[in-house]
Amino acid sequence: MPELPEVETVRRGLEPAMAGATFTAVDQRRPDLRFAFPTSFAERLRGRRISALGRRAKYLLVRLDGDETLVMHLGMSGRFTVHPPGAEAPPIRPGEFVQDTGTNPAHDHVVFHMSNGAIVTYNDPRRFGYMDLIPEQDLETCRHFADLGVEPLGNAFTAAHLARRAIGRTTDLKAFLLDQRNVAGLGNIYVCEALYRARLSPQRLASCLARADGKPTVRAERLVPLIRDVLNEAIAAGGSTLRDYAHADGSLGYFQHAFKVYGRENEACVTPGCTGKIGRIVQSGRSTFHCGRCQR
DNA sequence: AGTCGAGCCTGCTGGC
DNA sequence: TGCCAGCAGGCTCGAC
Repeated sequence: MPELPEVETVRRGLEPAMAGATFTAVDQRRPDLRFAFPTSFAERLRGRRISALGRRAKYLLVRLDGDETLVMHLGMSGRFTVHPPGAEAPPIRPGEFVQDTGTNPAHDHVVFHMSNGAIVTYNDPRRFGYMDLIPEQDLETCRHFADLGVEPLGNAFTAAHLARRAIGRTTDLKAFLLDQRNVAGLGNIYVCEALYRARLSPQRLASCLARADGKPTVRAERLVPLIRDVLNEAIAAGGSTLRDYAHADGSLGYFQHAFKVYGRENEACVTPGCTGKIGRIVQSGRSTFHCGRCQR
C-alpha cells in the first residue's frame, strides 16, 4: 500500500473515523507484525482519545491525548478498512491503490473500536507493517525517525539539500532516492516516475546531482520539482478516490492510470518525439522501469 | 562510511 | 488442472 501518496490518502480516509474519537476497545490478534507490539498495546490504547492524525514520510501518526503517539507503518501489504458508524454503511478502504479484491479476514491483525461507532480494521498478509507507541518527546529521536530524511513536500527538500547528500556518492540515482535518509517517502513507483519525468537515467551515479563545489547541478534543480509534482498528483488522485468511496463500496484508486513508466515494460515511451520503448532492469533487487532512449 | 545482497512473509500471476 | 518460479508499493541486518 505504501508510498507517501498512499499513506497520505489513508491518513485522510482514517481521519473522519478516528480524529477526536476515543478507543473503546482494541482487538490485537497476534503478538507481532514485523516487530512485536509494544507491551500491553491494546490496554494502553483503550480509553485514549485521538487528538489528530498526522503523517511523517510513510508513517501514520495517531496523536493521543496524554503526550503519546501511535506510530503505524503499512509495510508492503498493510490496509485499513473503515466500517463507519451505522449498520448499513458500506466499508471504506482508504487509499486502495489497486483493484479491490477484498481482504482475507485471517490477516485482520488489529481491530480498533471507536467511541463514535466506527470500526477500523488493519489487515496485512505479509506482516511487514508495524505499530508502536512513542512518547511525544521521543518522537524525533525514536528508532523510526532518527535517521529519516526530509519530507519531499516540505520546504527543506531542495536541490541544494539533494546535492549536499549526493556529494561523492557512488550509488546509483535509483538507490539514492529510495534511501529514506536522503528524502523520506519515495518508493519504487514514484522514483521510477520522477526520474522518467526528469529524463534522468536511474543508473546514473547519485553524485551527478552535485557539482564539484557541492552546489546542485541543473539535474538536481530539474528533479526536485518533478518529484513534488508526481507526489502531489498522486495524492490528488487518491483524494478523488476517497470521494468515490463515500458513495460506493468496492472501488479503485486510479493514479496507476497516470503511470508513464512503472509496470509498462515493452510499451512505447510516451515522451513526444521519443521512439524508445520502456525497459525493465533490476537495481538493488527491485524492478526499475525506464526509457533507455530519453532518460540519460 | 558506503554499498550490496539476503531476508522477513504471503498471495498472485504466468508458463509449462 | 496443478505445480513452480518469479514477482510484489518496504525496511533491516550483516558482510565486505
